[in-house]
Amino acid sequence: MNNCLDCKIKSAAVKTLTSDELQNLGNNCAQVYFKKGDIIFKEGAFSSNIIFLRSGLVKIHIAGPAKNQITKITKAPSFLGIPTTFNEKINHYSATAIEPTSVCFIDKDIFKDFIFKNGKFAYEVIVEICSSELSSFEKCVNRTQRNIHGRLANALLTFAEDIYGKDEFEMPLSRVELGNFVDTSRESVCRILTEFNNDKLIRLNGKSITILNRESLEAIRLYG
DNA sequence: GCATTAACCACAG
DNA sequence: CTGTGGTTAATGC
Repeated sequence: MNNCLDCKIKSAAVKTLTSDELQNLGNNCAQVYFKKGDIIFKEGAFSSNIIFLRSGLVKIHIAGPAKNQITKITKAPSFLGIPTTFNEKINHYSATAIEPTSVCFIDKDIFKDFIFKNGKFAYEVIVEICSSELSSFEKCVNRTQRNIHGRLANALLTFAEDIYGKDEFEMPLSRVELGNFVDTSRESVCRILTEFNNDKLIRLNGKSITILNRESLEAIRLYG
């Protein structure tokens, strides 16, 4: 069993729990490590857990009519699978680690119990779901109204700013995955990436990307 | 019409 | 898996 009482990586929701509740949580969760590429849960499979992403990076993806699509990239700390576990018997999407990742599997019933009995806990869960829904609205607009250059520039800036917090990072996605993420073909991703590189907007070296000209990328994100 | 854009295909590292 | 070049269909001017 886990010792959740002394865990340093608590979600905002879990921070509201009492010692008794934390004890209870520890008795009903399990900590697991995943390597890059490991599937954390799979679309179509039976689901009975809420998953807390303690550290690492995860892609959420859905099998569409034509191909697999990456819906979002989720960084720690956050809950995975709330929409797919609550009131659903099977997962409606998959989650795969794209970096070494540590998660806690939490029994769905205990999670529900906290929601019923602890209003602050429920509130923090709602806050997280709200911000997630907002970002999915934004992604919807981005996808529809930006051209490919804009979408890719947006993705690169998102990785640099929101995910890694620095201008130099290793792109955890392959070109194909990047295409699935920004809704384009892998060829276009390759082309535009080398274009950005040639124009000195980024330095590209395989998977390693450095943002060189943030202003221009931001302009491209806005105007394509 | 003509130009542009981006997907699809094919082939080579 | 990546990078490129050629071709093609759709769209805008």
